[in-house]
Amino acid sequence: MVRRTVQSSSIKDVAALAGVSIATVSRVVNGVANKASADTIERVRKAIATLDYRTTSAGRDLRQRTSRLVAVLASNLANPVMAAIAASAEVAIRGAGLVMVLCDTHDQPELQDEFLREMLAQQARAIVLLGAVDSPALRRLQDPATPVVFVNRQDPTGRESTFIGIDNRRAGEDVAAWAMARGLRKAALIHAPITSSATRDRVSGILTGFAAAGAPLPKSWVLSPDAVDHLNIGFESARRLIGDRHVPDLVIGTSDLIAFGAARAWREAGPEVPTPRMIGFDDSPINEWLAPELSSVRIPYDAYGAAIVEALLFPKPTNQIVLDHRIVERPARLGIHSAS
Amino acid sequence: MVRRTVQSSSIKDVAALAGVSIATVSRVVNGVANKASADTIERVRKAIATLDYRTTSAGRDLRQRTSRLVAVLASNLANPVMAAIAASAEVAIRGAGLVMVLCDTHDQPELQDEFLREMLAQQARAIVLLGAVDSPALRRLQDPATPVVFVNRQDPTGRESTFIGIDNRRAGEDVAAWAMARGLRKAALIHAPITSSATRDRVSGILTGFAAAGAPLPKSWVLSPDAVDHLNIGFESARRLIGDRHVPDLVIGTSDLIAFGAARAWREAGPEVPTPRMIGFDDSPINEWLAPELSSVRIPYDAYGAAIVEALLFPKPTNQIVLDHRIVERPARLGIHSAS
DNA sequence: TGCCACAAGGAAAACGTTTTCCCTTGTTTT
DNA sequence: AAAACAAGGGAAAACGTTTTCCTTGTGGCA
Repeated sequence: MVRRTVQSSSIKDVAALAGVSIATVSRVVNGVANKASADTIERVRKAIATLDYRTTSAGRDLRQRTSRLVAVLASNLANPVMAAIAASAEVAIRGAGLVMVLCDTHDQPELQDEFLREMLAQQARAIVLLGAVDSPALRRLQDPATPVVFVNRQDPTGRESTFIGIDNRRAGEDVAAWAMARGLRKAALIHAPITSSATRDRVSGILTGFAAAGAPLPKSWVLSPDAVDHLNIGFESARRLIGDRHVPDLVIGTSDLIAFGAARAWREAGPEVPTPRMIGFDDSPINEWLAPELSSVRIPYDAYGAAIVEALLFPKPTNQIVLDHRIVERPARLGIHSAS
Repeated sequence: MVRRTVQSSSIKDVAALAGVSIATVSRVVNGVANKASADTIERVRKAIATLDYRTTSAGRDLRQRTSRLVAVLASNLANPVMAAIAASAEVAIRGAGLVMVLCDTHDQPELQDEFLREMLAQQARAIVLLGAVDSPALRRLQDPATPVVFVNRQDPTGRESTFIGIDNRRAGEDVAAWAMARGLRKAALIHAPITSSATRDRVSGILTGFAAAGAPLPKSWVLSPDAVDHLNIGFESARRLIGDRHVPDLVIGTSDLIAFGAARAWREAGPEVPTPRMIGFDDSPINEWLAPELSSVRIPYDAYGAAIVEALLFPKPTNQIVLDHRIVERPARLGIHSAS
């Protein structure tokens, strides 16, 4: 076996160097009041600096029966918006003196369960589900000592859990209103499988909104094919729409990825096939750079981190944090719908 | 304080239920041979299942003086390629029975140091630097007990460390050869600040390659403006190129993000300004969907995870794992360079 | 003077593991 | 028949903290 030559220093070393007990060192480190004189604090501080001491988490965790780990279980890290939210969460979690552990569940219940169990064994301080899916371990999870926060999608087990996200139904209605205001009355909708509250609410809001405006979507223009991912859902749906006799003047995707996929289909169909306007959800950070013709419902991903930490540190019985969304409009391509 | 009502079970409970000592339970859990009869193993297994027992990491970590955490320090998670590599690493790390902790250093030495110190305190099993930057704590890091792997960028402290990535210099030369083969002899280069080995080698390979082919890049066409990020480096550089009297027939970005930014500048310049062909590095997973005109040097991000774990579990003295790259060619936009 | 409150700090227990010694009981080898 | 060995398993130490007691000294106050 490898012999450890560089042994990082422990609280004992600090205590010895400062000439105090380990209890005092611990108290100085943790800022316990009225337990050490200014002089002692100074000596301990110096010893810590000299030895480059840092509290070993295993010891602390064992004694306190909790760790500084916050588990973030994301449903799909390949989605730039998920990555952006994760990045935002990481900054906020770190700001609270905690450490983020990131996992990708790939929307699979088994993987989510495996992670949940592992994080419970790690005595994670809290669990953040960034797009949860229903699963056995999630249902068993009811220990009040480890707070759970659901982001984007509501708790799929139906319990009243803490939630952070936008009002998806309203966002759907807003898309309909936005379309009406622009005279886009012949809309097609491409959506992901309705397994999450987010998709369900978005679809519901969109359909309701268009119907209420007297422009209900035809059944054949509401598409949700089975496909490996959102990109391909969008791509395959668009291929069907392109083959259709009638042409929509707006294509709505319930995620930007779906819209990306649809855009590709029209691009590959060539310039002789007119491209409809498109709108997606999330407004991925790259849209601004790479998708100049895709409008999108922007979710404030930068604000998620703070909201998550807020919800974790100050848990409330029924906590529904609704963040604001807004539609970011990007123009249609010149020369197709507009006159140049 | 909150009273913990649901106390997860410990090894003692399992031992009691199975009628054995905790030592035996531990040995069964860890599969120590010749230390328990088949019958005993069976009883312990059953007790574990009944109590839904899982080893508490804090106890194990304390005793073994190491944790199951692998720290991955990424320089910029907003880059889809980083996210893809992180996702790949996560799968591989989990496959090795370890847990990934992901941090975003934003290329800042202070943040990297903070993370390094925190991860050392967590007794991380290993540290993966996904784009390292030089920093004091990194230089102090020489404990052979925690392996360090440098991904994409070589160890900036100049030591001979384990490295995983492509041969960037060769990739640069390949780009030059590719351009020559297509008659693209008037190339401009936009690159990030030369703070990493990756950028340095790419730039060096490109310049050498073009010079060797008798088509050296003019000084004014090698751009590297100060900007907040790669996207803006590309954007600002392209603005300058657009203002120039001469027009390059190829623009090379040392990252896809740079190319994205440049593409935006030409797009916003309008159709009357001819857009040059472009090539970037990394071949972000979204290119296929969103950047149909951007060629790119593809790095095999899916292969990184396995390589990282391999390097961590079987450390070798001088370990340079060179992965293969290849140029993914995407066509020029119809009607601009080609006849339609 | 006596009493109390409080600051300062030490000793020791406890947290949940793993692992090193031990011991016992067969079984095989000499 | 003795010696050697293997299998099976328990007792207890050790890992690095935090925190509960406990002790001591000192100043304030009746």
